[in-house]
Amino acid sequence: MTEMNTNEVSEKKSLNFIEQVVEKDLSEGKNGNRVQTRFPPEPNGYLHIGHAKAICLDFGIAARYGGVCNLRFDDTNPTKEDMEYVEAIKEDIQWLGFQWGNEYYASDYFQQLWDFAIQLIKEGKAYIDEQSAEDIAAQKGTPTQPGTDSPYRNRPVEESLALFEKMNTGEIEEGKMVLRAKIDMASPNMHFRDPIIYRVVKHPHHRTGETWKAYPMYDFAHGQSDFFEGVTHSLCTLEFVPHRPLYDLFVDWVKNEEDLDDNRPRQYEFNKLNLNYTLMSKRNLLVLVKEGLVNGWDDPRMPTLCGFRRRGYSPESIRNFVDKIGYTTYDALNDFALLESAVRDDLNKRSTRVSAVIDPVKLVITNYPEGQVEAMEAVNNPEDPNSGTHIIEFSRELWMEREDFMENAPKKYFRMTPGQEVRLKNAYIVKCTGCDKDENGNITTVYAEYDPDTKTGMPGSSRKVKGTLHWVSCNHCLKAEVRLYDRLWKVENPRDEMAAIREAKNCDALEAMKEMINPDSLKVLTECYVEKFLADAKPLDYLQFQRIGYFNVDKDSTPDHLVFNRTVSLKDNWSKINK
RNA sequence: UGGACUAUGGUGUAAUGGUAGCACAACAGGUUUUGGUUCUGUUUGUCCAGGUUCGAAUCCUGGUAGUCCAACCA
Repeated sequence: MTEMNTNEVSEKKSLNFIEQVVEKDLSEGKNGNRVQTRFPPEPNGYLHIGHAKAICLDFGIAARYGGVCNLRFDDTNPTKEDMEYVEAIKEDIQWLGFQWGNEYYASDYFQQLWDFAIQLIKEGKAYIDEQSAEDIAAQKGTPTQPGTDSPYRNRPVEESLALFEKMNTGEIEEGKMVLRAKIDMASPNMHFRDPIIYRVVKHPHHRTGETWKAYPMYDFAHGQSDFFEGVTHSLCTLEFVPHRPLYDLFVDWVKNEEDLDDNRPRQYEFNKLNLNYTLMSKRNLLVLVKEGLVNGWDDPRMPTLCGFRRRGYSPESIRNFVDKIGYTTYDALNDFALLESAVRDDLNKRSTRVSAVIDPVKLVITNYPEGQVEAMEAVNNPEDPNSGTHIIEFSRELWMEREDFMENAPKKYFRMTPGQEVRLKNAYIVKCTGCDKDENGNITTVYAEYDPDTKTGMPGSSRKVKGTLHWVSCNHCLKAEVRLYDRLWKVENPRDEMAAIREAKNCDALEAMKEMINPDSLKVLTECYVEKFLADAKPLDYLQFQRIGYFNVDKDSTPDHLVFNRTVSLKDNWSKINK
């Protein structure tokens, strides 16, 4: 067995079932003690967090066992694919923290696959069927009833050969004929009922252009591609379990007789990621984007990797989440709270603490000299002793959060209320003296007096005070826009709910989605104030707005118009008590 | 009147015939210049019925429930 990172192995208490398979294969010397995996996306959309689960496995297995993981684009359907997606997928994989060995394309094998198809025709294992899609479907039978043979099933080899050539020259229209593998129309496995392995597509391919008119189907491309590349463990999700016998059959047919039986790729299936309050399928995400229900693939409410990135999730937090949910063969529905706990856990360690007031009300320190300014020292990250400090200015007029003041407060309210002392973080202990209100009773200004002996660092500051509030100085802050995100869907299981709505109302996906969407999923606050220290913040800087949540700079942000996204709120025990 | 797969606290996941453990969530408390973090404690579980065994979450049989399969998608 190859050497591996023993640290990593000893830290982890148990192996998942894929790792157990790999270790067993290695111990038996299969595939020449080699481990090779692949991540095989179709470039027809952006990667989402479900793909992250597959990526972590494909790359993780290779890394753990000293093998390689290649990137292979499964680009056998030119109508849906685009180079835009190819580039985006590569960027997202690297952002997640992985690097592939080789970059492959299923389209690299079109010639080999074509030659192999011709070989099958010559061996009597494939034939051209000229029936309509409807007829072929009807003859397929149902899961409980066997299919019936196509009238073309036993046509002469020469005929099929000639027609197959025509399928690729453009002489044959789409849908007029297909190449089928001759297997078993009565098989209990529907995929064995003479599966279509080639069809005509007259749409230019994003890499091969107009070279081909006949394209292989997934089942005829995937296993063979794995075999051509030397993949040892072909990992995919559970819905491909019924394809496995076909995968094995085509690999059997394509591999050389003299190859040892264990020198071949094997497919293993794990459970894909389901997250509550999240719609994962690319098809539906595409509808959201195309219909403008969200602002693009990287809308921070999207479950895409670029969406999470823009939202402020770190790649580490996503990897940790994936590690926590594990790999099994049970179709689980994971709790979004676990993802949030993973991102909080990571951002707590790395984020820079800053002050920002997102729902401001003015606070005047009546006994603080007008015109005086003090530079207060603020710790960048209490979790990281090496993170240093930065300066925040204090003065007579400050902004504080509206919810941090109550004129008539309940007993457990530790914030600003007349007669009660609170600490202004990094500054002084102040005692609230009152407030001004407008004609509607809305608070316009809060008043307080400070105790000059309680400045942070002075002996007087050690006095016990229940509440500590954040603030920014009115004359030393920056105006900002803050975008607060909530879950995109109102319902816990949007996939099932959508199916139910569509059936009940006989409507399309878009209409069902509109019914399930959370109208409060985006709240834009335009009158926010942040400390000056944030003037130079950039996207992907991890920030904590103290007492509020984790934030980052949006890509829309400019020096004149700062925009921040809330990644996730801080845990909030007060709101629970408050209920 | 098909086939394949699956079933462990609220959620996810370990235990590979030998003490049902961990994480998240929830709850209670200590610490805290973030009602954050952290620390301590608590509640909650082997789908059902048989069988094999000294011993079953694990093996067998039969139920029940769920997922997937009838695209010229991947």
